[in-house]
Amino acid sequence: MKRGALDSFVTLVAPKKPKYEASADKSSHASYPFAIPHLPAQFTEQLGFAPSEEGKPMNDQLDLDLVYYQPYIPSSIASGVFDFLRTELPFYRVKYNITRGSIQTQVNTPRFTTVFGVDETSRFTASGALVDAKSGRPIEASRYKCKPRPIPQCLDELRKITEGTTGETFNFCLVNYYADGQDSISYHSDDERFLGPNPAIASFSLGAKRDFLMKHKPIPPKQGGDVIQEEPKPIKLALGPGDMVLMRGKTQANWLHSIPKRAGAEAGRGRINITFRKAMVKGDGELLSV
DNA sequence: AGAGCGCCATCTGC
DNA sequence: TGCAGATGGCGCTC
Repeated sequence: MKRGALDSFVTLVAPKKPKYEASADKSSHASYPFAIPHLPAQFTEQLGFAPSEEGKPMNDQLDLDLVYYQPYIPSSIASGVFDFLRTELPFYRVKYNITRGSIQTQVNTPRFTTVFGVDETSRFTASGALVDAKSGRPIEASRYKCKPRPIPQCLDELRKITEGTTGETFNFCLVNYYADGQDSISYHSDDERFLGPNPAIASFSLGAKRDFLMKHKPIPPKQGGDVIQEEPKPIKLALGPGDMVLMRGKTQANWLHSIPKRAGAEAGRGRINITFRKAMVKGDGELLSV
């Protein structure tokens, strides 16, 4: 076989993925299992052009208040940022025990997770110590079940840009990795005890396209009346790489969302979901989800 | 809250 | 239009 023919064959079958150039700088903290590289400079530069598309308001249904950026992260770097985060973030599978009757069962959540940030009552000093937000006094270790850890630089770059375009502020970052179509999260709302009323949550998608389903919470029948209020129609957003959905206002209080399992090859590439929120009071840490 | 299962409505390709 | 396999939603149980 001729040299040229082989080259073009290889190129066709295995196109070079946009690789990232690792930064020498890293975020380190006692609560990290290992240092997390800073966002490669090429990505930081390109984030300067975000959002790629203007956000589209979706507020034409009862209690719904979304802004959909399709995409937000420039498509030139979406794949590279996915590879970077999947490789460099300390993901783990949350496991917990439940008791049903007298039977103990271990539940493995069907997704990988990693969490950064701390609620408004606390903050990190420049040297990484956790202190009370008001007094500046050190926080006793017993205050938090899980040791809070600061948002690493690579995610903080995205957080700052997101704050700029949304006008919201965020102090907390939850990242989920759905490794394949079998990974999922069932219907839920984000915890308002932890986030306060009418919380704003910015949710980014990278990697495989996955369906994001939303449905209104059941409307309790009016007491004494026989009028059945009509439920808003369920929503399906096919979230692609770089997309961002801002959920705000009455959305959390009144809508549920999920990422259902999916058959087929597309989901098999894996999807990363980054969410920024503002945590108002200390939370349990493991209750949170997308 | 998740997995596995059965049931069934919908979609898609022929 | 009809059919069959694939897909996905939902309810149930553990």
